[in-house]
Amino acid sequence: MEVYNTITRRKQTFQPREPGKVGIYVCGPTTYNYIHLGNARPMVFFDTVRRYLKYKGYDVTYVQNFTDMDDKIIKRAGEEGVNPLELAGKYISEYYQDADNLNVWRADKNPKVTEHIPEIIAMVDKLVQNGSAYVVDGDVYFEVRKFAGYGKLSGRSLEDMQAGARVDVDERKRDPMDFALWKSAKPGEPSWDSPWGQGRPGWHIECSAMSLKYLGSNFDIHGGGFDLIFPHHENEIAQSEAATGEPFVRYWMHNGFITVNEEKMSKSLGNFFLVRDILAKYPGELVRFFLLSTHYRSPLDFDDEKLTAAGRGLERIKTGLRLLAEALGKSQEEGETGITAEFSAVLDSLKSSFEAAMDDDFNTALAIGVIFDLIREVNTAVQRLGGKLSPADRAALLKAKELFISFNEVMGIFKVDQNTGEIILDNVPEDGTGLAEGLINLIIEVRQEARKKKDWASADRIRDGLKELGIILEDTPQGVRWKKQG
RNA sequence: GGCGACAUAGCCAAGUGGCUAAGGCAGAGGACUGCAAAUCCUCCAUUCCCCGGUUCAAAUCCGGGUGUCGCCUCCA
Repeated sequence: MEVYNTITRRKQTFQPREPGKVGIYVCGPTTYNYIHLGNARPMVFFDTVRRYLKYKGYDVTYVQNFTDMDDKIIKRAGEEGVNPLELAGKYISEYYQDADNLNVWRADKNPKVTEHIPEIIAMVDKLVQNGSAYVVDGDVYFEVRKFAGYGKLSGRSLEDMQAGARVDVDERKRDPMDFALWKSAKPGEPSWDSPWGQGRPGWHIECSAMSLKYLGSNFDIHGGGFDLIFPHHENEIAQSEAATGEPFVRYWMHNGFITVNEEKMSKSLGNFFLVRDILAKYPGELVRFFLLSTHYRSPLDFDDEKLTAAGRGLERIKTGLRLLAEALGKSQEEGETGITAEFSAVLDSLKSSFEAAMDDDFNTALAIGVIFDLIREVNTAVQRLGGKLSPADRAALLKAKELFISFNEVMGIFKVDQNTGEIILDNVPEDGTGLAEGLINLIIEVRQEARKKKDWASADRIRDGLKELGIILEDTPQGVRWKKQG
């Protein structure tokens, strides 16, 4: 398996620290609001990485933090007149709701800054003790000049950065690029006791302290958005390696940005989308499918038309699965098999193609292409079946179904019933009583009687009327099939 | 100013030296159908932003140009 490593700028063969085990740390959101679309890409992508590693048989430990204490949270809490911790807590639970809708599996650990203050203080203290950091008026700064490798992730030298530095020069810092490990508290801000007085952690230190706590030095994969390469991850490397004296991370992975109308999403441009708002209009599975349909390192432009086009593609997959389920529901008859002998071999080659795609730096776009190939094979096979299903046909279709389920276990583009392992196609209106389903079946019966009498006007009127209500009818040689739209 | 990414059909998007440039959406024709829908089949880039170069061979490598985007400041 090949993984593109940001720090070496090339694909490398993936070799975990310990055979068979993988530790992943992904930088999670700062919980001062509902998550936005830009948060969703790393969530979905790294969830897919995790799922694929599990598919490959690795024992994966997946850690994603919540930044539940920082300037933005304090500011927002002040505006709303609530306690910052309460605000963060609220948006953490809202995060889970969105993540669940995107079929993002729960992390093994979701460490929070506020629950790791002792670890953070210990790490800062270590850096002060070993001369990597210095204390000024209750603030603690990391001294970048003391870390020889500073800039190795982002590929820039300190000299380059000085030239273009736009940061305010704080005269107390020994170098403009020195960054805060610990910030002294201003009046009224949340703070904790420390050897340097009341204060709170700087932004970068939390991820170092928490990833090292749960995964140890030299852990396998550290992920996040491109924008985190500098300064966040650069600083993480500096402070972590200065503290432990060991390599911090084996593979750095960064996802590309989401743009809207070809521009970076930002509040000032008015093209800022919250996941919550998108999920009100589109299913989470579609958003996930859309996010995975482009390679993770490429930029991805979002708009309604693109999402709608993706939705038609996803619908095609769903239709294939419905046809497959329907075919498997047929009673078995002896006789000649309708499915060709090569079918099973084709399935095997699709499985190989899927794995080859994912092995090549998690090429989800290519893997989705394989899923479409599988669906076409299934549709063709089902069509050849006619009305019959021999035991051999059944075995062949079951193999196709199992293959799809295993692909979906990686991609997560359909919800799965936790008890049965079946894909949930969700095409039947649910009202809890079965009334809707019963009424629809009754109407269809009436329409069938009209069709027998060649009363096409009535039949078409019923079909059109149901369509307006979101029920799609399809007449087939084997009878009428219906589904909920979308 | 410094650093970097990208440019493939109407749209989205794989592909980084060599068979017919994946796949999806849209579109055209055909099979099926009372008509639709769904599905299947066929077609839809002699060509990969432009100009040079390397090579037996380049969308893929090199140089130059043009364009778009991003990071350098909180940001996924």
